[in-house]
Amino acid sequence: MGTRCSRPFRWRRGGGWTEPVLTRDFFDRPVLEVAPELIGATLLVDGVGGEIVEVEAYDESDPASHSFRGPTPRNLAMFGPSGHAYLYKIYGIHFCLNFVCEPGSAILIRALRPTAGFDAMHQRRGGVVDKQLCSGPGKLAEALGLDLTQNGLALDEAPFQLLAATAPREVATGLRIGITKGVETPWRFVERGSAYLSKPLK
DNA sequence: AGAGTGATCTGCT
DNA sequence: GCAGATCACTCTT
Repeated sequence: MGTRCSRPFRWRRGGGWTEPVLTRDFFDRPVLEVAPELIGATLLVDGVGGEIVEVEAYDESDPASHSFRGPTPRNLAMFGPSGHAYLYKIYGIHFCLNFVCEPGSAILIRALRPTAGFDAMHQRRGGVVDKQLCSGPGKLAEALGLDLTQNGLALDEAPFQLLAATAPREVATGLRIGITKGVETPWRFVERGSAYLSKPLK
């Protein structure tokens, strides 16, 4: 195991501030530690994306989690190495992006504040305002051009780029969205006051 | 509040 | 092997 990065941080290199990449070790921890630290991080896919403002945590002890009943063909990436992507198709139409943490656990990326690649995002999403480009897991996947092609790929390699937050964000927690089991478990993490959330906090 | 959408999983034969 | 329910969603009414 390498050095563990427990907090977003910045370092000085080459005369300017550089945002460090979140390494695989960053994700090799309990989801509840990792999830709040992702708020404010920048997610890019082929240079397109923005700042993470909303995530949800899922783990093996959690009846709402795909991993609750053990590995299946669909959820196999959740039991693979940490720091990799788990993508799945939902309702026959949409795709959802997760970051794998400890085995059987992952973090659903639910919303971004778009910062890069607006042309590509608008083209893929078709005539919505900026605030609605990535305000939901399915929307975000569509805007970034994600599908099952990226399932199982490492997050510290192309096409992904993951940059730690340059400054701390105020993180609020609440109930997860759209589930019917584990509904009372407050494992939704959002940037407080963000205008880019999928839904208001509850 | 309801429709659309089709893969996936469960629990039976 | 098959039928039926479910689904970490989105868009429109």
